[in-house]
Amino acid sequence: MTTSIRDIAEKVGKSITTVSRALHDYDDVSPETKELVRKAAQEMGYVANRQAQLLRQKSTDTIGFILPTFGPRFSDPFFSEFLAGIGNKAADHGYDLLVSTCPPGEKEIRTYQYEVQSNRVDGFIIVRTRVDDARIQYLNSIGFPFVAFGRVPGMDDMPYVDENSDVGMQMIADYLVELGHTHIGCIAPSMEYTFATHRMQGLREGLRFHGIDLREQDVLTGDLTEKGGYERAMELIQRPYRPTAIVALNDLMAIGAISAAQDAGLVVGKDISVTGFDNIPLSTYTHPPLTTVHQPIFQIGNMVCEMLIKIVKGMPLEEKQVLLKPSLIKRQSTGAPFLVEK
Amino acid sequence: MTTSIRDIAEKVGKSITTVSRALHDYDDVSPETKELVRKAAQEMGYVANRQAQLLRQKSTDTIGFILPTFGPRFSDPFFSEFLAGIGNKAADHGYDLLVSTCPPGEKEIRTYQYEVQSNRVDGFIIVRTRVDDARIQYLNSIGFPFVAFGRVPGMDDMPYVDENSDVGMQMIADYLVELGHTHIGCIAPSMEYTFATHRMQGLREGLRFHGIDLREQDVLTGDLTEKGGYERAMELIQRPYRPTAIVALNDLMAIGAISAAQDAGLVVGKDISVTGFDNIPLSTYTHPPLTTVHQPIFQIGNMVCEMLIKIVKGMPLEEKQVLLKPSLIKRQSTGAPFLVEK
DNA sequence: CTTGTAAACCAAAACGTTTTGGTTTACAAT
DNA sequence: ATTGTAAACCAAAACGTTTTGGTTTACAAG
Repeated sequence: MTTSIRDIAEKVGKSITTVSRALHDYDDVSPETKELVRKAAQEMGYVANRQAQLLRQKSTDTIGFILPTFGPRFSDPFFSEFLAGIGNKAADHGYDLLVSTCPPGEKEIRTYQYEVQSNRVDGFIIVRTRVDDARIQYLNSIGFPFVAFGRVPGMDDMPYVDENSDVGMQMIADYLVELGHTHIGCIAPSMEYTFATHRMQGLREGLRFHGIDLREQDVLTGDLTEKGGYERAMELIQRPYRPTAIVALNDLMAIGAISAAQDAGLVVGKDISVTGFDNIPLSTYTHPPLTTVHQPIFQIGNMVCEMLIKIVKGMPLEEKQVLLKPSLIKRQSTGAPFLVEK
Repeated sequence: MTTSIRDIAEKVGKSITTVSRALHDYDDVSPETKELVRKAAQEMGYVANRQAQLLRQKSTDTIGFILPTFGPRFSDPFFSEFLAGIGNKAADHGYDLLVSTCPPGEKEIRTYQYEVQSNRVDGFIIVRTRVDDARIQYLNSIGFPFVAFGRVPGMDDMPYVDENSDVGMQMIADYLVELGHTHIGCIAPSMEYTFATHRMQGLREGLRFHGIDLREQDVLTGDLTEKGGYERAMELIQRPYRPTAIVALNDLMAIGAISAAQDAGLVVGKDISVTGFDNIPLSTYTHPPLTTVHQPIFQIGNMVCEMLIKIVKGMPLEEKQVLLKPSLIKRQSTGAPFLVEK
C-alpha cells in the first residue's frame, strides 16, 4: 500500500489538515512541525496521489499533444524531435505530457473534445497547422488554452511559434538563381498545411523577383515522406525537359528525390540540384549532403511548451506570436546547372 | 461548467447512483431509464471526469513510457516509430499514454518511483533494456507491471518482446562471408545495452562458424547516431589495413558510415561494404540503399502495449516472452570485396 | 480580570465518481 | 394475510487530497 497523508498525520500525531499545510509550506504551521512532517513524509516514501490532488484543485498539470499521424510507419524525425522538445520542457516545469495519436479528419475533433471534457489536460499543443484548422477553431470556440507550431491565416492573435519559412524559401530561390538555375521543379505537400502555403509563396516570390515564373506543371504534390519525394522526383526527372533543380518542401522528400535522381543515373549537385527544408540531423549524412533551411525543431518544441505552461498558469506572455528567422544551410546537393541540354 | 453526473440525475429525476449504473449498463436499471439517462447525457455533452473516476477505482487507465534519451537532438526514427506503435494500440483500448523523458542514469529510478507512487500509471513500457537494468530491478522488486522491448540476462520470466538479433547478425555474417569478406570492422554501441550484446554475439559466432575471428581492435564503440557512425567508420577506414566491410549495429550508424566512406573517396558496395540493423524506412533511400536486418518496430510497439494492457487488466497472456524471427534485407551497400589490397 | 492578538492547530466540506448495502414496490405463491 | 422474490431504485460511504472557516492556547495590553 502506498502511504497517504493520513498515515503521516497519524504518525506525527497531527491532523490531516496540518500535514497538508506543512507539506505546502503554509505559514500557519510551526517550523518544528513542518520539519517533523517533512521527515516523516520522506521516511515513509510519501508521494501525493495525483488523482486526488487534481480532483480537488481543478487543474491537471498535464499538457496534451495529439500526433496528427496516419497509419503505421510514421518516422518523421520532425515529430520525435519536436516531442522531445515539448517533453523536456514539460518535465522541467513538473508537467506531464499526455500523447495520443489521431489521423487528421473527422474523428480528430472528437478526440480533442473528449480530452477536454474528461478533464484530462490543461492545454494542447497543436502541430502542423492547417488552413481552416478545425482543431484550432474548436479550441478557440470553447476558450481552451493551446499554442501552435505554425500560423493559421485569419487567426492572427492566437499564440504560436513559427519559422518565417516564406523568407527561408526566398533564400533557397535566391541561391538557386544565383547558381544559374532557371528551370525549377518543386515537390510540395498538400496546400491545406499552412506551412506549405508559406513555403510555396516564398519560393514563388523569390523566383519572380528574379523574373522567373514557377509553372503549375512543375509543382507536384508529395506526402512528406521519402517515398513520396522519390516518386514525384522521378516523375520530374523523366520529363523530356527535366528541371535542373528540384526544390522539396521538407528534408525527407528531398532525400527521396536524391535517391530518385541517383537511380536515374544523375549526379546530384552536378547534373541536378536538390534542396530540402528542416535541416534534420540526417541531412548532413546524405550523399551528397543536403542543402536546406534550418529549423530548430527541438527549441521550437521548448518554446511552444513554455508558452503553453505560462498561459495555463495565467502568467503574462512576453510575446504571443513568435516568428523565427530561418537560415540557409548550403551543402553539396546543389551546384551550377550542367548546361548540356541542347 | 462541465456537466456532472449530478446534473443528469437532476434532469432525469433519478438518483446519482442510478445514473452512474445506467451509464455503466448495470442490469438493475430498467431499459427505459437507461435510455433516458443516455439521451440526457448525450444532450448535455456529459463526459466523466477522469480524475474523479480514477480516484475511486484505483486504476489510471494510463500507461507510462519514459524515453531514455539524453539532451536535445534525439531524432532516432526508432523512438518515433515505436512510440506510434504503442500510442495507436493504447488508443484502441481506451488507454492514455503518458510520456516523459529522462536520460539513463541516477535520476532515472526516481522518475519511475515518482510516477508509480503518485499513482499516475498502471504500468510501464521499457525500451532499450540494459544489462543489470535498474529500471527493471526496481519495477520487479515492487511488483509493478511492465513489459520490455528487449531481453535482460537472468530475468528470463519477465514479459518482453524482442527480435532474435543474434540470428539476425549471424545472417549478416553469413552473407558477408559468402560475398568474400574476411576482414570486417564493426561499430557497436555500449555493451550495457542487451541488444548490443546479442548482436555482437551473433556476429562473432556467425563469423567464427566460418573460421573468422573478429578482433577486438576491429570493434569500435559508437553512440547509435549518424555522427557516431561517421566518426568511428572514419577511424576504421583510415587504418593502414582497412576492413573490406563495416558492420554497424544500427541503421543510423550505418548511414554515418556510408557517409564517411564516401567522404574518404570510396564507393560503397564496391570498395567497401556497409551493413546496418533495423531497416528504418530511410534505409531504402540511402545511396546506395542499405543492406540491413528488418525489425518491425511499429508492430513490436503494438505487441508490447497489448501485452501490458492485458497484464494490468489481469487477463491471461498467451505468451509472456516473444522472440521474433529476423530477416535479412539485401541491398546495394554490400558487394564482393575489391581485392586490390596487396 | 478582561480583552485583543498572534501562533498553531484542526474538523468538516468539497471535488465527481463508483460501490456497498441496502429499501421500496409489485406481484405471485402459500 | 403472510411470505418470497424479482425488479428498480437509492442514501451514504469511500477514494486522498485541499480549503474553508473556524477553535484553542499563550501571552501582552488595558
